Amino acid sequence: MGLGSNQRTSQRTSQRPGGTPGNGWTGIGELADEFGLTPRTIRFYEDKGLLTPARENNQRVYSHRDRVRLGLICRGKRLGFTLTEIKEFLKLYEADDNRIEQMRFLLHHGRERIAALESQWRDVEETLHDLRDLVAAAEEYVRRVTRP
Amino acid sequence: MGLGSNQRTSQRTSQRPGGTPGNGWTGIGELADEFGLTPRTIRFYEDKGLLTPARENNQRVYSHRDRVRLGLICRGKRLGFTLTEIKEFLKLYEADDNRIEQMRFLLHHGRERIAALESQWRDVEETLHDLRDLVAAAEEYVRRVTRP
DNA sequence: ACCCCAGCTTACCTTGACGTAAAGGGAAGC
DNA sequence: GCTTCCCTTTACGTCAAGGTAAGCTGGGGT
Ligand SMILES: [Zn+2]
Ligand SMILES: [Zn+2]
Ligand SMILES: [Zn+2]
Ligand SMILES: [Zn+2]
Repeated sequence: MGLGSNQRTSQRTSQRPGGTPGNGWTGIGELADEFGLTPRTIRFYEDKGLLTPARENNQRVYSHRDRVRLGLICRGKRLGFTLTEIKEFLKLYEADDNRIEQMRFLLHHGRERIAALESQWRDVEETLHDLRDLVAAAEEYVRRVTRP
Repeated sequence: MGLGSNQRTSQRTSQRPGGTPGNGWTGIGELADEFGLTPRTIRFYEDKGLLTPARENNQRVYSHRDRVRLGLICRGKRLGFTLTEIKEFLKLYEADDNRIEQMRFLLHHGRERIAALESQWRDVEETLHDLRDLVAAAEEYVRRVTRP
């Protein structure tokens, strides 16, 4: 729905996807390059149930939809969500009519994450302060000792 | 040198250290309480070579020196150093005449750490921004949908 | 005598996100 | 026909900082 049904009855005889882009699907290597990931990572996401690409001759074949999902995964990771959380989010993303649930989920875990980050922010601030003091003291010491 | 030689010929017949404080040494439980750690953690630090307490009747006995070291460990951890780095630092701390080396080490890794924290700071800032935008949008969406 | 508590050692488990190796298959290019 | 490249699967290893469990010891109190 809205993403277009996968019209790829593949005139391609080739085993290796990835050579001819623009068909709406992709091989794992190409996808990895595109997102700056390793193929291993993408397989790992599949293991964890975040992706379910089709197979063609036992090779993974990624549709446009899969690529969108991978984009969401990457964004989730950039925002510091765990793969488990991302998986739940994607589950909601499955059905288009679950937008509200999706948004609620986003709200809940987003706020959660914001709180954690704000706490982390304060931690980093304090640690930086202490560390700067410490390094300044060390600088002072070294200066005093090396130039008597 | 400078920390006082361990004058604890122990009139105590007791096997269990920790009962009588003020002798300059301590049992593991007492020490754990004092620093807010578990005994397991302290043994772990010993495993990693950060502490080398004496034994008395097969029980760990912590001198004043050990307690100082543990204090340094905790501070290092608060500042986000890894145990390996802390261990190196403590190695320099061993010899009193290595103060300068110690300070240089502190300078080097301190600056390293500061740079990492500053980067982390920016990351957190950006993530917070994006996340707030995202949550705001979700709020907006939910508002629009639930109140038609 | 018995139980409880604290400590000891050794060894495996945990969490997250992959890396690495092994062993093989199919296709493309020379 | 050979090499090279990419792909597949399964399985085990990694890192940090401990947690948890098992099985033993030894003292104190009742
Ligand atoms: Zn959450
Ligand atoms: Zn200050
Ligand atoms: Zn360092
Ligand atoms: Zn913005």
